[in-house]
This record gives sequence, structure tokens and C-alpha cells, in this order.
Amino acid sequence: MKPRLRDADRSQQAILVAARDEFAQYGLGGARMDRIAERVKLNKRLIYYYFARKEDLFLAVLERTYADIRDAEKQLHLTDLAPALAIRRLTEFTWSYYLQHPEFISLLNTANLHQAKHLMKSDRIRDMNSPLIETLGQILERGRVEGIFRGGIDPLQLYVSIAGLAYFYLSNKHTLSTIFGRNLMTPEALGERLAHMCDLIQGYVLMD
Amino acid sequence: MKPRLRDADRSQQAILVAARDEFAQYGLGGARMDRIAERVKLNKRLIYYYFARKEDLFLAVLERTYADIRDAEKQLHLTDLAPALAIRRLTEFTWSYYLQHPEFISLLNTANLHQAKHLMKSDRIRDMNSPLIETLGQILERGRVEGIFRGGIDPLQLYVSIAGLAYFYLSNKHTLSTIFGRNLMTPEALGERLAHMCDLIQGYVLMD
Amino acid sequence: MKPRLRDADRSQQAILVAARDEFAQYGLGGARMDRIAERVKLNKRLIYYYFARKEDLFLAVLERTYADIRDAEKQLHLTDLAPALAIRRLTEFTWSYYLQHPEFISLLNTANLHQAKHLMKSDRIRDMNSPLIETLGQILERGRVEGIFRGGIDPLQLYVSIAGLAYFYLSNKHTLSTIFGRNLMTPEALGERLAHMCDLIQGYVLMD
Amino acid sequence: MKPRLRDADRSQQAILVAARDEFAQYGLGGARMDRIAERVKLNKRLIYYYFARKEDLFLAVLERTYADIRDAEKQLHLTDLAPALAIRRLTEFTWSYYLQHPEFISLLNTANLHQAKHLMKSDRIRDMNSPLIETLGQILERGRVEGIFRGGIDPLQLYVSIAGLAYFYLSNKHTLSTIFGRNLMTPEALGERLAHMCDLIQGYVLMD
DNA sequence: TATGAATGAGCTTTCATTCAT
DNA sequence: CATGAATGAAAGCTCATTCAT
Repeated sequence: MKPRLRDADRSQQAILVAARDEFAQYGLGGARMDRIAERVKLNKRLIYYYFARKEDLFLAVLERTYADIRDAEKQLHLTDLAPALAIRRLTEFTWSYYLQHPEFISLLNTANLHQAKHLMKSDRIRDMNSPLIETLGQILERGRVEGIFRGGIDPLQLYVSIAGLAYFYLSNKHTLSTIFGRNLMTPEALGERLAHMCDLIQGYVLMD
Repeated sequence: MKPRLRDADRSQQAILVAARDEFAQYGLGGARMDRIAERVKLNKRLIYYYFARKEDLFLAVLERTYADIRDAEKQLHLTDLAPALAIRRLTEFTWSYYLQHPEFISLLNTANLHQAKHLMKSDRIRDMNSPLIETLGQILERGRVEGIFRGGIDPLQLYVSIAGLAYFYLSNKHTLSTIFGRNLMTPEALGERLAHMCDLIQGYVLMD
Repeated sequence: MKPRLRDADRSQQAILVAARDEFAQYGLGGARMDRIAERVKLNKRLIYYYFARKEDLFLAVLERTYADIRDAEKQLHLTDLAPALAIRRLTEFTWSYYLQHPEFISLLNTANLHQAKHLMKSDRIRDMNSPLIETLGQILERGRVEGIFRGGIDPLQLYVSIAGLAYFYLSNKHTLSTIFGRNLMTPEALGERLAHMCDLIQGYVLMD
Repeated sequence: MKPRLRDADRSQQAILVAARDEFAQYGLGGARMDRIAERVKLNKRLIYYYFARKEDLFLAVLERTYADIRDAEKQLHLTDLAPALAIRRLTEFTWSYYLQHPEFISLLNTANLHQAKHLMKSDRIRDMNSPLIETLGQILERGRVEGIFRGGIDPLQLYVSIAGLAYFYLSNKHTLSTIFGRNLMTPEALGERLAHMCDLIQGYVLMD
């Protein structure tokens, strides 16, 4: 006998995926419930059945999005690596995750446009508090003890910097490409960017 | 004395300011023409009289926004400074401009959400092509010749990095503050961020 | 018993009737969607739900209008009648159909004002191509063979003439009445007109 | 010294022409005051200065239109011609006037859509009462006396018939062409129509 | 669980018209 | 005589949301 509950769960997941794409493409204000329903090929009413309101749906999408990146981060096992390699791995990971998940960047922008008021309502996200900062702190400390990293580095600042170097480039790829008249998304350009980022970060953390 | 009413230019400028604030606060999809009209205390119809459509108004706002930052950049006179100081000035300027113009960040995000299709329609913006990259190239070269900068630095990558370091922090201030449970907008936090940025950038461009 | 509410087809038909009256009374440009909604006592949004746009609604009304007259024409069974009688029946039918369906005349005028661009978009109407011309051709030929009709009559010209004799009188009843200071819509006047039309047409087709 | 008044008059005439074209093309409801102003290349405010309201402008256009056709009719000098020829000339004139003035047909349709309420407000038009009916009555009587026309013909009915035969064909040229899949506006088609009309009318008035 | 039908509020846009010079 | 600036009202249309089954 077929488990009914699985169907329900599958519908919900499908709705979340469709909604994520819609919100990422059009923002919260520009997203259309009709279009989401059409994307999932499910009745619009069903979306309301599961998620009650557009804003709630957006919140659910955000929660899912954060859960996804946290899961990915957990696969990194940075503590198993030598400090310098760990930093490099983190930089590469951040870059490629953003690159492969443009919807993450867009959703983050949207969340911030609305001053993160959705985030704040979500205990789940706040509790999902990235353990990365702590891990990063341990790595930096280990590197300092080993004499290869300089001291006094704030792990949060470093994390924000790594993210920022990747984020700005990818988030603004359209305007930057237009204004500088240079396609920033060719494989070569992407490679150059990653190399530049690694140089910058390595140069900062490594002892002279 | 200039007449307050029936001044076409004055009305247009006032509309642009109100629209800029509205778009920055709510995004393109979330912005309301009614609210813009109320902000300017002018008849809604007048907005259409001058700007025809919401999208055109958004484009006009973007053009104005870019013109503003270009004007500010021109005041920097980086070429008059010693290379190391010039880089520092640029970093500080970028930081404080973004800090003092949160609407700039928001509008940029919105423009990118829509894949810069508005930007592309504007010859004015494309021609407004930032001369900063060229200036930055000259500074880097001068520093290299003087033996204080390392060689092989792509000015565009460096510019994007400086911007990214400031942008990500400020653009995502709400989500970051929420997730890390730490107010990133206190004077101290802001000062620390700028210091960190300068360290990072200086460490990258300066010869060991 | 059929449910009165939540009957999609019923709603659509009711909307079409209300829209037909509104378009006939005010033309395409003068028709108001609000007024149509009020006529049907249905939510305005529902009209858009089924017909998407005002122009599409007008097209649907036109299609329905043409279908109606084609249906009526089919009831005539002209081929069963003697040629002379058939011509008379057609004349009378045309006259009374126009007389009883003033909305038909008005809608036709509106369609032509817009250069039939709606008609052209409708495959349904173009395929609904009046079989009357062919029937009329057969009747004329039969009459000619029987020696009572003159030869060389173009059925299309004759059809247009019959229609025109009725149409102009009824379409312009207001201006004609005003200008000639004579009420053209009294029963007597209407009877005289029909008699005149029959005389004219009979005189034309019959052998001297 | 240049007479100022001529300019004013010229502007008014230009506005009337532009308005006539606009009303003919879009109907009363679809006509746009802005578009009329653009057609004349005069300020919209000036139109209001001279004609006060859209409806009044439409009325002025109607008056002018009627005056024009009455003028043309006066050039016919039908009473100078032999009765049979006079009827033929009238038929030809009606046909070619409608053919060359499609705006006349359209404006007439619009006037009737609004139930001639504009016409009724205009004493000028009502007084402009076509003398053609009287003339036509004289011609018919003359022909009857000469033994070439049958008696008992109502000049108004005949006039309406002549007009209707031309009007319907030309007014509905778009729908008829579309539905019958036959271009009714080629020179050949137009010639055939006129010939048919003359046959019909001659056949009716002439003694067997 | 799932859906087509229906709605009220509000959105962008339009339009005839008036103001001030 | 002529005009650019400004407006209130209303139009077409959209949208999130709910109803009934």
C-alpha cells in the first residue's frame, strides 16, 4: 500500500523548490503565486493549504536555503585539514557554492531588502547559527600556534571577507559586465577571480 | 526668487529623490507609485507625465544614482597621492560611500535582480563607464615602478575586491547581525571592519 | 438541479451576454469593464479570469454574435422554396433579424471601425464563412433555368444589397430620423421600408 | 499688417480636420485629445480654448462633415438633367463620395452609436436638412410625367436605398473581405459594385 | 489530498480637463 | 494667441487570498 504521507511531503518539497526559483528570479514583491503554482504543476490552493501565506512561503524557502548551505558546509571537514589548506578549501567552497547556487545570493539579497524580518521570525534559522565561525577560529588559532598564520585575526571578519569577495562579483555580475564591457562569467574570468581571491586571503592570513 | 510650483526641473528632481528612496526600500516590484507620489507631495499623474512608466522611472533613478557616485569618485583626485595612500583613500571612500548611501546598495541589488536589463537600455550609464579602473591601473603601475607594490595586479579584480569587502558587510548587515547575534553597525564594529579591509588590501598590494 | 453558482459555463455565457450589450451600446472604446461586471452581477475579476483582456472579450462577443446569425440563417431552409419565394424570404429574414438584433448592427460597425482586426484573429469566424452565398447562387441559377430570373447576377452583390438596404436604414435610424424630421421606427414606416426593399430586389432579379 | 483673426481661424480649421480624422479612426470613445493635439501640432489647451469639451468638438466635426457633403450635393445640379440621367448621377455621386470620404461613414456610425444625441443638439445640422429629398421628388415626378418612371416611389426610401447600397459595402469592407475571402476594394471590384447598384436602382425606377 | 471558481482590494496607467503664465 | 505644468477621477488589469466541493 502506497504511503499517502509521502505524497504530501513530496508536494511540499516540490512547492518549495518552485517557490525558491520564483523568489530568486523576481524577488519577494515580484514573485507571483500563480507562477509558482504553474511551476509545480499543482493547484494554487494547495500552496495556501501548506504554507498559508506568501510571506510564510518565503520564510520556508529561506529556512530550506539556509539548511542546504549548512549541510554543504558540514561536508567540508575543515578541522581535518592543515590550517593553510583549510583556509584555501573554505575560499574555494564559498566561491563554488555561490557560483552553483545563484538563487542563494538572490534570496539573501531579498531577505536583506526586507531587513531580515523574516529571518528574525525563524527560530530555526537563528538556531542554525553557523558553526563555521567557531571552526574558523580554531583553524586560525592552530595556524598561529604552528607559526604559519599571523595572530589577531577575527574569524568573523575573515569569513565575511571571503564571502564578500565571491558574493559581490557574482551578485553584480550583470551590472559589472555591462559597465566594464567585459564578460565576467567565462570560465577564464571565473578562474582568474578565484585565483585572485585566494591570493588576497592567503596573503592576509599567512605570516610574512 | 524661483517659483516653487510649476518648475518642471524641480518637480522632476523631487520625484527622482522620492522614487530612489521608495525603490531602495521596497525594490522594483514592491515599490508603489502612490507612495512615491505621496513622498513628493505631487500628483501621481505628474510622475507619469515626466517618466511615462514605473520601469522608466526606475531607470532614471539608476542613472541618477550612477551619476552621483561617479561625481563623488571624481572628487577623490587619487592620482595626486602617493600609491599606497591612494589605495587606502579608495578603500576608505568606498566604505564610507556605501555606508552613507545604503540606497545605492539596494538599488544595485535590484538592478542585478533584473539582470541589469534596465542598465543595458541606458546609453548614458554605459558611457558613464567608471574611469576608476584606469586610474587604479596607473596607481598600481606607479607603485610597482617605485618598488612598493607587487606586480601583476589586475585593477578590475582589485576594485571588485575593495567594493566586495564593503558591500557584503553592509548589504547583508541584517542577516549577518541576526545569524551571528552581533550588532555589526555599532561605531566600533564599523571601525573594525574598515581596519580589517585596509589590512587585507594593503597586505595584498604591498611588496613583502 | 443545476447549481446556480460555481458554474463556469453559465458564468461565461452570462458575461458574454452582458458584454455584448455593453459593447453594442457604447462601442469598444466606450465600453466599461466595471459596467459589464455590474450587468452580470459577477466580480469583475472573473471576467478577466475567463477572457483575459477587454479586446479578447470583444472578440468572444463577436464570435458568439456571428455564430448566432449563422444559426438563424440555417433555419431558413431556402433551398426548399421556389426561387422567387426564397429571395423574398431572405429579404424578410435579413430585415427582421437586423430589426430584432440592433446589437448585431452596432457590433458590426465597431468591428469595422477597428478594421476587422479582431475578426482576422479569429479562425472560428473565418471558418464560419457564410454558406448563404453558395445557397443564394443555387437559387439564382434555379430561377434562371426556370426562366423567371434574369441571368448574370452575382450572388455576393445581391446578398450585400439586400443586407445594405436593411442595414443603412436601421443603423442610421437616429440620424435619418433627426435630419428628415420623420420617425422611421413606427410600425407603418417599418412596413413601408420592407415593402420597398422587396420591390427593389424583386424588380432586379425577376425577368421583365 | 497681418490679420490676427485669420490665424485663429486657421487653427480652428486645422483642429477640426485633425479631430475629424481622429474620431473617424477611433470613434468618440476611442479618440484621444492628446492625439488630436499632436496631429495639429498645437497645444492641447488651445483645443479646449476653442471647443471647450470633447463632445463639443465632436459635434463641430459632425457639423462640418455635414456641411461638406451638402456643399458637394449642391454641385450636382440634378434638376438640369434628364430624369434617368439624374438618378444615375446621384447613384454615382453617392458611391464616389462615400468611397472618397471613408471618414464620413465612420463619423456617421459613431453619431448613430450615440443615438444622434449630438446631432439633435445642433440646430445648424437640423436646418441643413438635405434638400436632396425634395429635388429627388421633383425628378421622380418629372420622370413619371414623361412616362419613363413608374409612379408611387417615395423619394426618401429611394434615397436611403441608394445610400444603403453604397454604404454597407464600404462601411463593412473589412469584415466582408475577411469573411468572403475576397478583396472588395480592388478597382475591378469597385467598378462591379457601382454597376450592380446602377442596375438595381434603374431597374426599380424605370417603367418596364 | 486536491481543485476550479470566485472575490476585494489595490495596482499601474490613462484621460479629459484646468491652472498659471 | 498660445503653452507647459498639474490634477482628480476613473479606467483596465493584477494579485493574494478564499469558497465550495
